[in-house]
Amino acid sequence: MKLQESGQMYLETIHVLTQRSTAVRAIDVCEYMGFSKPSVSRALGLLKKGGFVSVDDNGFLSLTDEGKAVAEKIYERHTIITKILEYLGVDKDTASEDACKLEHAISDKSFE
Amino acid sequence: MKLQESGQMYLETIHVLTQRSTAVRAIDVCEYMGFSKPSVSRALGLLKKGGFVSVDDNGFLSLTDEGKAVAEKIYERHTIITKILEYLGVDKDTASEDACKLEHAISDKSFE
DNA sequence: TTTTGAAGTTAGCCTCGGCTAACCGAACAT
DNA sequence: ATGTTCGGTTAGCCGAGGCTAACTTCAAAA
Repeated sequence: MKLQESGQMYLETIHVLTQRSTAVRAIDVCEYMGFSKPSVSRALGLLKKGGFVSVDDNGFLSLTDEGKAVAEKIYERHTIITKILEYLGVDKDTASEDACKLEHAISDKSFE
Repeated sequence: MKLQESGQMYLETIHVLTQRSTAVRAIDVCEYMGFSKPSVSRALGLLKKGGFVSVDDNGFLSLTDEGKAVAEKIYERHTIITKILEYLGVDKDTASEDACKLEHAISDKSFE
């Protein structure tokens, strides 16, 4: 199963939320991303089927090893690109916003 | 009419092709971008309706002032981002490929 | 016990932007 | 005069990824 940009965003979000609180539910993802419950429900269903996310009996989300690998990779790109842009004089908000788009577009080679 | 990323790509392509030959037709855009005739036909129709492109009686394409402004802006981003990546040690092909995606994602502020 | 509210799912709609199949019209060749 | 070929358009399909409306479930409150 090939991940689209949106799938990467969901994984990154779960990763971030997991660092902030012990239990992450679908509804938390909704609030964080600003998407509706059905949108998140479907997306999580696909990620679950793809083996990136697992859900326990209480509806708590966790990333599989594969999911975690993707999320960490994207998150690393995000923080580093943000720092680079800030270093170049871009304000914090714009830097983070742009990083969010660039993190998906840049190839492994260029990121190095 | 708000331009999507794909619209920007079409404008950039017409801009590039215009610099290479005197007359650019829809079919040339098809070949350059690797899209089918109907896809290009519809996209050009939208760009025409949006006032970015005009077509003369012979089917030759040209950019309006507004279209040219967009195309040149994107093209400038493309060439500069490519150069930056190459300067950083990325090979030419990857640099150009990545620039193609980054050019749409980056904000005006960060580009500065 | 009954009701209410929160979380999640199902069904189905919409836009974007590709695609194929099939058609139209003009130009050129036989 | 009759193909054939080339450029373009029309009609309609498909996947991705948002959305709303409406349901289910379950737990906590009245």
